[in-house]
Amino acid sequence: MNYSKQREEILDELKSTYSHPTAEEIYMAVKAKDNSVSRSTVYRNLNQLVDNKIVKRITTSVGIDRYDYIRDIHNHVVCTNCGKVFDFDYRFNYKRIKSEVNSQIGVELYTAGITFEGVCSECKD
Amino acid sequence: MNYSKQREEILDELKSTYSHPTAEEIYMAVKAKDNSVSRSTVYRNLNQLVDNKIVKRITTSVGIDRYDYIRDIHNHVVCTNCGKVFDFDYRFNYKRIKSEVNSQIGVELYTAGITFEGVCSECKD
DNA sequence: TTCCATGCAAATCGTTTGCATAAAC
DNA sequence: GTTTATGCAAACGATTTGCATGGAA
Repeated sequence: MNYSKQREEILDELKSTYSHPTAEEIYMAVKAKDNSVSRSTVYRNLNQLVDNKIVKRITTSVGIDRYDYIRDIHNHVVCTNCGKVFDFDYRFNYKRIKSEVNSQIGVELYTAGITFEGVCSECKD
Repeated sequence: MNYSKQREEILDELKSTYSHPTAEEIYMAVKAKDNSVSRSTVYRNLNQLVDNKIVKRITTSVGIDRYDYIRDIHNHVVCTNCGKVFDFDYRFNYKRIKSEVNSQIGVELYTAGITFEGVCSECKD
């Protein structure tokens, strides 16, 4: 995978944070350093990074995708109210889950963690 | 929760299938029986049914939400290519996961199953 | 010079919303 | 009779795309 100047900037931004930023947040952060970058470049590169399993896309039911640089396998909890994403450690037997999914429905599981949904403490009434 | 004629039709449609239909598919099915129903009524009612935990929204990274009438707790696998949703049985210790999430990050987990992502056999190259 | 990435603006499309009417209780 | 839901059409907003230009090998 070749790296243009912009793709490096986008990936660097993702590597520098643990905050699961949205595409817009990444765009703003990159633009602060390289004012000429465009939104479509950010979206295009995010798609490629996700396709290449360098970055994980976290699709939230709030409607805005978030992105996470893949360092190690961990799980996510999405707040269905505000859309924030939290990290969550738990030892799932991924190997067994993968083989179960494969034998039950013939799907090749892609697993860089499991995503849960709930309501975070700030949004709890 | 009160039920208008249209809400009954929408819920009946969801109760009659195991195919995790999209809002558009539900709209078409209901329209076949009640030609005057509108798309916005379908969307509005789906939102209410989800808020009341009668129906589960399955948000897919393909961009179109799917809906599932909640009968019993089970898990889902979404094909990241075609967006289809498959059922998947596995005994997770939901109770323990819930209390772990709560103590680790203070989030009240809503769990009517876990959603995984992968590539289904039809989409595998 | 061939190929792929960029920036811009316009298009896409699933979903939401404002408003006047109609149904529900 | 008052509340709540409906249908329609217009608006929304995150993401994608077409196209001409620019950069890399």
